Amino acid sequence: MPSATVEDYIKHIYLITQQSESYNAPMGQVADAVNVVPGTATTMVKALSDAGLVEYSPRVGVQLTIRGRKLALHVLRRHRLIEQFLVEVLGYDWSEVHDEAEQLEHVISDLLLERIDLYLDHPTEDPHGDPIPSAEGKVAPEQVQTLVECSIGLKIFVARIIDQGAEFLNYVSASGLNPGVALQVTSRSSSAETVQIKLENCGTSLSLGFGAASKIQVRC
Amino acid sequence: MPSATVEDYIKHIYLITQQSESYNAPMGQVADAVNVVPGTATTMVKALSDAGLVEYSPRVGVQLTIRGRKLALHVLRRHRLIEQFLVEVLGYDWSEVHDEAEQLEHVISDLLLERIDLYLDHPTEDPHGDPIPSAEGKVAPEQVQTLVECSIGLKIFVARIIDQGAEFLNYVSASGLNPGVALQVTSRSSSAETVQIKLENCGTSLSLGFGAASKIQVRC
DNA sequence: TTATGAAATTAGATCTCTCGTAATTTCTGA
DNA sequence: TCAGAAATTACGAGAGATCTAATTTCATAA
Repeated sequence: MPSATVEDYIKHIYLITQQSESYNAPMGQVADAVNVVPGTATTMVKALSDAGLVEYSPRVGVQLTIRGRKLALHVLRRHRLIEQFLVEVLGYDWSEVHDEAEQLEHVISDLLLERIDLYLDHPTEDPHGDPIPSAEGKVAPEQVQTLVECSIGLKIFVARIIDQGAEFLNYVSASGLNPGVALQVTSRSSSAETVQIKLENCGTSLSLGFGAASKIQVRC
Repeated sequence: MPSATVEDYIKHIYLITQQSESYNAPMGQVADAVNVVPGTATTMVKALSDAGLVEYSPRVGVQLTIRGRKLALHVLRRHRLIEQFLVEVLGYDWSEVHDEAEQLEHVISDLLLERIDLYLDHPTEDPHGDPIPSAEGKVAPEQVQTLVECSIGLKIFVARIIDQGAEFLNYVSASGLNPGVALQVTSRSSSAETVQIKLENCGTSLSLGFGAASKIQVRC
């Protein structure tokens, strides 16, 4: 059974992979993601390669093998189902579930996982709007854009928040930008690098820098 | 933060301590409980002593310090609340929750613990009938006897099953001796070392050896 | 083309935990 | 008093992760 550390590496490699279209995770990003020095990441990734979980190309990066991908999706399934459960059942705020899930995802048995899945009636998204992989390792493909790219004036919905840092999540949560919330981009200035948005229900207007805006994904 | 191993040692020392009236846990029992060789237990207990969790008297045994006892009760609270939650909410059978709780008890945050407590409306007993310590570290004192000692003919209730081994739990569960079930001891033979009991609701009669009977605690 | 700096890799070491083996000591009860 | 059981010591091992620091590789700007 993979250690929590291994699961974390694999999970982050998957997540990085998802963002770049090349299915390749550069070593630098891996090291950053798991919060270790580059040398450590190299060592570890080699071990993962020996274990058959990744394919490692020196100076290029890592890709997950079939087995690695399967593991990543399993970890992600655990993480996201747990988050959803904590919010739905135990009244967690969606911005505070991440750390708890981070721990539990490495401990929960398959039995418990499926009981939770059943209890929640097979949800397809977690509280952040991230898709929950199925037990068979399928993920619903999603078509989302960030606030930086999407059309102006269109009615859109918050799909997910990419940055899972507590500070950012708190800000986003306090601003009412919770997943599922309807809004529209009223204007965008590429020279000032800001995006103006207006929330549908409460009518609040906000201004976000491109940095922050690119971390908020939306769908139509 | 104590490691899972440390928590296990402390928990078992507490449990052993509870059974013998002298508040002392002999090293041999400790080693058995955590499933290590005697020498290992000695080493570990010394470390626990350095950490201020136990008081260690060579060739006599260990006692918990105030801090140790507090930790033990905290672990037990986690364990038992988790068990109760799994049974009450997620439909686990009471005989199959132990292993899952064994893992989770070392990972769950205080926040989650209290949310679970709230959700269950502050239960005082877990599915095995074991008392759940309060958040402040108080345990409800219970007066229980085993099937070997209690009066004959009296209406009694299963309070708890001491042996947490899967096999015994399965047998007990299959026989309908779940905690809370009403029954009476119809007769007892000390020469044959057996106890005859009759279940209240279904009327079933059973015969148990003293060994098994002493592992089933009851209350009036 | 070549030098330079960034990024990645290597080599080597460390550190924490936990456990086991095997020899030795201590205690208890016949 | 002495044998045997129980506990303790001394030592070593090794899994798992990580770091430091030196070195290599590669892309790119001069």
